[in-house]
Amino acid sequence: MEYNSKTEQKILAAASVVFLKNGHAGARMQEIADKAGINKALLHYYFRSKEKLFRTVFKREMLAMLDNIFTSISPSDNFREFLQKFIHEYLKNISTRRNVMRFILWELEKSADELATWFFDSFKKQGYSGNPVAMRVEQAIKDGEIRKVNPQHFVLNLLGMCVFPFVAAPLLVHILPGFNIRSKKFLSEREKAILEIIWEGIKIENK
Amino acid sequence: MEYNSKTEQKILAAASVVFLKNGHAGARMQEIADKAGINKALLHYYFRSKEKLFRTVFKREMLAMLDNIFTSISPSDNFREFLQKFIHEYLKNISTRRNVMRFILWELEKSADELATWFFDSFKKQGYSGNPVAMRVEQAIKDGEIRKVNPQHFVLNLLGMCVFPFVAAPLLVHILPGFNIRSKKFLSEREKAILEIIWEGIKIENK
DNA sequence: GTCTATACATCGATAGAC
DNA sequence: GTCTATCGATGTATAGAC
Repeated sequence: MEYNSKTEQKILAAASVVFLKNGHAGARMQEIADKAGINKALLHYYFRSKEKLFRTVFKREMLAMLDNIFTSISPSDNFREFLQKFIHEYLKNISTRRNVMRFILWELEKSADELATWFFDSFKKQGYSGNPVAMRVEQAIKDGEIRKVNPQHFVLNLLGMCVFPFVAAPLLVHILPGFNIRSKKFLSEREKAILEIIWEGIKIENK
Repeated sequence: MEYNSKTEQKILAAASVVFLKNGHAGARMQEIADKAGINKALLHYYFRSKEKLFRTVFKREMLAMLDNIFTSISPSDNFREFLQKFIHEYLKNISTRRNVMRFILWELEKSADELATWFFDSFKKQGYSGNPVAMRVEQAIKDGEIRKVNPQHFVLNLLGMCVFPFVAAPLLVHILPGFNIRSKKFLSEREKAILEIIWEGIKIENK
């Protein structure tokens, strides 16, 4: 029972790539072994079964994404700054890990319950009693910093506008002229577009 | 070579359900046969291979989704009415076919090129030279009906806010208190939320 | 057209040598 | 710990009777 051995790390790295691309059902243990530079038997020596390996990879990717979310939330004294930083960091994170989002949305169906517990564990560990973005919105409303909006729809709007361009990218690149998810220009334009439309909907006029 | 036989229809219906739930790799011909009330051999008699059956189902679902989009676009003399109707119809369509959106976003990766050609064929058949929503936005800007916004980001905002709640639903139901995608109340609230935030960002003040 | 039976390939998993 | 060889299950696809 050796932890974090070199081989184990190579397997996990390879498994992530293969699972993220093909999903649980589409992934092949042989491909993972090849990519890790070992053979199938060693895969089972370390992780017993495909299912166990998948669970490990899935949890790792989920916790990494949660980390991304929390590093995107930085304490700011005003709400607009909070919002701007969140959008900036969150877009940056998703843009470099597009396949992770695609993977999560697909595999969500089978294991949403388990996933939810990780979310709440993570929230609590960071000192939040619930969804930190929604809570920050409620606080800003209470402080009279922004208009009274529905926090639930606020979160749906924010996440939807951030996530969608990346998961639908393979099609959008054909439909929207000049659409290029990898360009710095798009990222900064997108950031500005989301911030502006959301701010326009919550700002208090004479302030 | 008989077209639209009773059996063929039963197979396609069953195949849609199974492919939409499990994707190409996860789907089993046996399950499709069972659900259609026939045996595996007959599946191959009608569709030669799993790949061919998948392609047929995929194309059918895509064209159905395109139909949904176009029925969501009705000619309206003012932009706000156009927008309201589109959001209403589009949300209604997605809400009853959540799994289709999930399926498309997942299978997009392998066949985005083919998918794009169907899009443009469909656009042209309906008399549009490009993305109809983006074109409608450009027209409204030219007419001075709305502010000068980037049509590309407009489309990303609109679709993102519409689609996201449904593809992420299995998780959101745990994270957002009271979140219920099936309720009439949520649908009408969501419709209002999207319309308002978008309208707030494009409306011309003194009008 | 529809069935049963089966071929053939592939996949996950294990045995056993080193 | 790592390998080769192989098992058993399952998946797609086909043969052939009716």
